[in-house]
Amino acid sequence: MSPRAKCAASTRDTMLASARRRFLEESYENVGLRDIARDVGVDVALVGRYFGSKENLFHQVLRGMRCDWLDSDIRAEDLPEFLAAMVLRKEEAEDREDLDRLLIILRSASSPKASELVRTAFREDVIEPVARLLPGPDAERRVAIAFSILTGTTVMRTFMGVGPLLDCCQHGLEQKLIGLLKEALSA
Amino acid sequence: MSPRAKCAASTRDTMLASARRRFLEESYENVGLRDIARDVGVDVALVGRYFGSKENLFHQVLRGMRCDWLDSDIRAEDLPEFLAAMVLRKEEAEDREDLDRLLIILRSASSPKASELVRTAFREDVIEPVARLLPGPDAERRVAIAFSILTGTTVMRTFMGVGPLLDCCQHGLEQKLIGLLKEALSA
DNA sequence: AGGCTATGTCAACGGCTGTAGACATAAAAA
DNA sequence: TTTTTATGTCTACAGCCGTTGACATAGCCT
Repeated sequence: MSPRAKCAASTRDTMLASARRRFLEESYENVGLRDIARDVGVDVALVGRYFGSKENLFHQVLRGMRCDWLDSDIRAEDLPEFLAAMVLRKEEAEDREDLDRLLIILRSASSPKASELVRTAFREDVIEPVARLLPGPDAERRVAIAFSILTGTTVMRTFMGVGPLLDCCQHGLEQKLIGLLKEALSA
Repeated sequence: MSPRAKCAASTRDTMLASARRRFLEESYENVGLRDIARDVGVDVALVGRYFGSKENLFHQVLRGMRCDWLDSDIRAEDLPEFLAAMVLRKEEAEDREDLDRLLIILRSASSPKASELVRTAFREDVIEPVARLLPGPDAERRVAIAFSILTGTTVMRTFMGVGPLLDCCQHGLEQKLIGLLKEALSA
């Protein structure tokens, strides 16, 4: 391997991690390359050098998160519980990136420069994989309806700060969500 | 009344209308005051003069749309049909501004400068009025869940461009939505 | 030691943004 | 007619943005 390559790859990864954290909390245009550079302790020009453009950096953030998701074999009838738990942030392990990716996607959903990337990422990495787990006709449509509920809940909780939905598992919110998802996924 | 007041109020209204149209299709920071000025055929400084700041302009856009909404007395059991029709854009009358306001709110939901305005507008003009129509305990929570479904559907259709949800009333999408809303609003 | 390459810095550009103050003009009032 | 007021324009200011090319430095290889 080439000299000093390890260090370069390391800072590149740190940039990616910082970008992921930033894009998680602000929309595409509200994240500045200078913010990311400051996080890493590096000049702005370097992030521009490693990832050719801001758009590509965002693309790499999305690409880097689409690996370990749904690879375990989940039975179709377990999907509602699984998806509800994901959205309500059960098991606060720091390596669960499923909800993070959904949040990044939603944050920048209406950013002209990012909307195209966001849409295909959502279709290819979220809708289609889940639809493949689902037997019966019209799988994509049913999954789309289910994710309407899931993204809606996420938007209400995270973006709109709607109080009554913030207490995670209390008041049987999770059970209600599971019930709705079952009806949504049914034919 | 003061001289030339009619003309000033007229251009001010034109600005508001243009701003509404712009905020409907772009998020808060992606709408430029110069765009609005160009729509009206006027200099940038004038929109700055009439509405002191961009933030206040956005505020006035939101305030101007919260009048004719739900003032007709809707029975609680008709709410699911009513809300589903609203989100799916039945009756394409141009004076139906309900969905427009929801779209503006959602577009700028994650814009730092606008998020506060957006959150209170959503709570005071959407959640609370509907909750007042609903008998029984925990009304706000049930309405919040119902609007999770509604905003989720809207996000999927409008922002994410999810194909299977775009054909409005076909495949019984509206019926499915109504069913989900009934379950969401039930105790 | 000397050269070379990977890694990173610095300065700056062009463009866009919201905002502010000085100025112009047309219409109403005196 | 002269004065005043409402309406709108012009210029410009800081500030941020992504992007670019030239330069510095530290470590490896020969």
